[in-house]
Amino acid sequence: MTVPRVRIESLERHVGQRVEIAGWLQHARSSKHVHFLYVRDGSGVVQVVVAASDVPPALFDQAGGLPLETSLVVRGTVRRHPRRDELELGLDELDVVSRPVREYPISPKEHGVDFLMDHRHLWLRSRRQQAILRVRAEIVSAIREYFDSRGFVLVDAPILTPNACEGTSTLFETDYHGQKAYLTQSGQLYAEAAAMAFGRTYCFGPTFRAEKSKTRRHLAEFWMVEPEVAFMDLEGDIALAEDFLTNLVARVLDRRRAELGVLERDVAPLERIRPPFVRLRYEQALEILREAGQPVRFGDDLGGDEETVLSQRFDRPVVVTHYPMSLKAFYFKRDPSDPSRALNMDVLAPEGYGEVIGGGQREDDLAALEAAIEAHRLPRAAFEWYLDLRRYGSVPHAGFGLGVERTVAWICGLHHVRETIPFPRMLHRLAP
RNA sequence: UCCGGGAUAGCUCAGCUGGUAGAGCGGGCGGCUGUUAACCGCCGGGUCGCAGGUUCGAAUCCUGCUCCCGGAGCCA
Repeated sequence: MTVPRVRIESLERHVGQRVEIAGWLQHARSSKHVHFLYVRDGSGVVQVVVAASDVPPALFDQAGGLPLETSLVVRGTVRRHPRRDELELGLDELDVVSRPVREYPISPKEHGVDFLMDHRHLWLRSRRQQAILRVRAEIVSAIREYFDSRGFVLVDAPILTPNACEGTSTLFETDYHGQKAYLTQSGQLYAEAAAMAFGRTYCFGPTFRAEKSKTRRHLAEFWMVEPEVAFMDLEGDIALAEDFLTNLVARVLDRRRAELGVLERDVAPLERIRPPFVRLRYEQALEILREAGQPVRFGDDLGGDEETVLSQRFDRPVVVTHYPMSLKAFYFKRDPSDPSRALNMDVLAPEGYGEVIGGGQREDDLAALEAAIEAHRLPRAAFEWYLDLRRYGSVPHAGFGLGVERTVAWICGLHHVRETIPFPRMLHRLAP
């Protein structure tokens, strides 16, 4: 007799029926006459009850002697828990698929971060990590849908590049058939080329930074989505960022509320996310920081502490604009009304999370861009192709980059970005 | 690279001013209960990060090294 294979998330449709569940033994409790097995199948966890009075003695003993993370197929009848508002399975048949060869390393008790990261490949099985990665998957899906449904064409940038895109960050160097090559730190310059072909584009992929950063907001390998739009100015860029970010948050609230519940994320601050965001010019941001007791001077960049102070001050994201040109990369367009300022914007997520978006309007004037490359002492030859974009039909254009892991950390309410990516790459971690 | 903290049982940790190691959890065995990170009893389990030094004697004090954690800088 065949029994329908059912995922735990859809058990509600099978109450009273006999079904089959395939999964892993997550936890177990035993007594003389009854075993409680907690079976996880990736869609949820269900309590499987094995009663001595209902099954043959051999099956009862087998069910009580299974180690954690045994993979198994169970069959039985779906019924309501006698005391709790949940479903359970009354087992009548059990197939062990594979029994662990030794004790499962992750016990239901406490573990340190380093131990868990060493066992990241197993840690992913835990309820909390599953919740985080489901939110991440939802955000990635929402990003693609947002741009795909608004006429943006996905044009991915290369990961191996011949030179430093911006000339600022430290890059990972690799050997490319005898030639030096670098792992990309940003797809932006390539996205600009794509924008001149398609008008609205975005690239979405991994990026790499070799700086020896060891903070809760840094990874050596992280994912970034970078929209780039022709005939768009800074104002349009900010409006796009506002609408985009609002959309992402709403999507997670709509579809991943249960996961946010697992993470004990207070959703009230997320429900307040809607345009318009708070706008601050660089000097206004400095003023607020000084009032808050931060010793910042004109010309200072805003570091982690400063971002935290600013983003804790408002209940909506903060957009900081018009930084001094000296702080920004060569490709930013200067503000025509004050050429010492860049037409740039950073979006700081609230609740102390800080920068999740950085972008702005690009320099579209050939002579100005040539001068900027020279002023930054960048190798001109490597940028000839980029200069071509200004030689042939240059137009005002703008874009930004959103860091996926920081966004996931913020929306999930996490303290550290390392849990927001399946297998983090950090200063002291290349494995598993 | 800088500042701070750390490395003791499978895991999380205790071990004060030197006298050759303990607890909880996990595991094994037994008991008990429609159990909820269940509970009770018993059991095994350690080159105290590495290398030197001081001392009758070092997990403990000193020096060097390695590795890790938190933060800074840099940035998404």
